Amino acid sequence: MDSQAALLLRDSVSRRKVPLVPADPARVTIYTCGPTVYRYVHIGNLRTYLLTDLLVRTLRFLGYGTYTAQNITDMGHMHQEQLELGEDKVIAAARAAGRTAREIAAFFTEAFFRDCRRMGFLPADVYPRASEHVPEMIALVRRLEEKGAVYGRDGYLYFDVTRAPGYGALSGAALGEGTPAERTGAEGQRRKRRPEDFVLWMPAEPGREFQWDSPWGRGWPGWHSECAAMAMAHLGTGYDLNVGGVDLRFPHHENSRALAAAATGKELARIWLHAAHLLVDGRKMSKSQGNEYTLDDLAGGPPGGGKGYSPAEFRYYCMTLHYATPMNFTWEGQAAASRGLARLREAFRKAAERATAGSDAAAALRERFRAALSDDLNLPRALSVAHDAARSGIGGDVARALAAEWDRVLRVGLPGEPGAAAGAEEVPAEIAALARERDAARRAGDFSAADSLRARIRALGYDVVDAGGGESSMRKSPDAPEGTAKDGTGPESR
RNA sequence: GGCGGCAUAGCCAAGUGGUAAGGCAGAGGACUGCAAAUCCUUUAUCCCCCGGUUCGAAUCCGGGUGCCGCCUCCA
Repeated sequence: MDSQAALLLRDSVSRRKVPLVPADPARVTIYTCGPTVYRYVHIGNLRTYLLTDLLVRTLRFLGYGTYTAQNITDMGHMHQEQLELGEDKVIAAARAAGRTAREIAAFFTEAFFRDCRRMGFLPADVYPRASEHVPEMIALVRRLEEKGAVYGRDGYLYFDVTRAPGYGALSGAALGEGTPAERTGAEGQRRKRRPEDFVLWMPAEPGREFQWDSPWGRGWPGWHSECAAMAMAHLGTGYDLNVGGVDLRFPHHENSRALAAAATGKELARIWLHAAHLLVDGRKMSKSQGNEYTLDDLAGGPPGGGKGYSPAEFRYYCMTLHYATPMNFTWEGQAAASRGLARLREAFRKAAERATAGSDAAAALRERFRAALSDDLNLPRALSVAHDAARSGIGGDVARALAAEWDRVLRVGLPGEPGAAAGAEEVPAEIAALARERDAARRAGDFSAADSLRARIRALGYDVVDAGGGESSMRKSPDAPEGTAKDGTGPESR
């Protein structure tokens, strides 16, 4: 493994590409801001989590080891959310059925894990639950108290941001401008010394399910101290990478960073990565606009009807853009990406069937692919190398080896394993019989009979393809609903 | 108002000083009963506009214009 091949990443603090220099190459440490589990994750969330997956897979591809933590915020403000989203059917249904917030969190945590598996994400090494880290959060606040960075009364504790060295470096926020993050209402604002200060602990209102005893009374922790405490609990300070969506840059990441800096005098993370947002038809996703898509919505196809798309197809779509480029999801764009992926798979499948060839060319292709990944995870470039490779004349074992190797990062079902070629699945006997019948009719010159048989086969979700030499073969129709088996991207063990 | 980002062919999108990757769509050809698939060829003298720096800029600097995000929960 060429260890001089440094991975360049764009850091949000220095605002430039910097080489990753991990303290321990065998254990690159990564923290990702995970979901608040009161609803299904949408494709925008998944795009951000995909950044972590591509990062981990690239690191492993380059020969590094990884240790990853992704938090689960399972003690959110259910009451407030319910008010804001009043019509949330699942929460409403759960409450109507007498379910607790804890049960809701458990349900959506499982749903989140399932979506991660469907997307082909490698599981994190640890998934810290906020509700299980309150002692750590309290300890962090006490530590901050000792440093004199905390003030407040009546059960409310606030963090004094002037006690955080380098506050504002991440977001560019300057003290005295803008308005702060605050989980409490306007009354809370009056308790604070300056707008940027934020709450560390709050008293529990009547009926709040999640609440804990603390030195400051019974209550619950502020948002920013959750992540800071969980990250430090599992990765310490100065871990290698922190990943999240751009919207978290301020105030959440700025404030998490400030807490760690004030408490320990150290940087929370060495490199901060931010994934740009995914818009739908040029607009931010929102429940009220009905464009907050999930993987199930993708599987169902466009609202007006049409082909549905698999998680692998969405994954490929995401990889046609750099992670820091805002992505505008459209059904047309998804269709174009799907077609590109289908052709890429087909090209590799054909290459694998040819005689082995092109081992010299493969070396250069490998280098181009590796260089693309190493340059700030440039997946669009990596995909262009894959397309070039599939049509470069390589064949046989050489083609299979490249597909298998690259699919460890791409994970879109490139046919790399011998015998795992796409399209090799069993065709039901009934359909095979229809195909033979059609073939006979066709050879006899009875084309109208042949065409009607083809229509029947298509209605059953398969398609018959006549190859050049008069041979015909079967495959699942591209317009058939996406099955779980088709992609050859079954769930990774977790 | 403050902060951050983006403007590249019909569409999506790489490219951060050396003369425009790749994908989708389109066009021509091969193959085909038809169709699909596949294969080959082809598609930006030019990178939002105006200045500047440079032997040389899509790439750097200054000034515009437009779009988006964050500053309230947000991936």
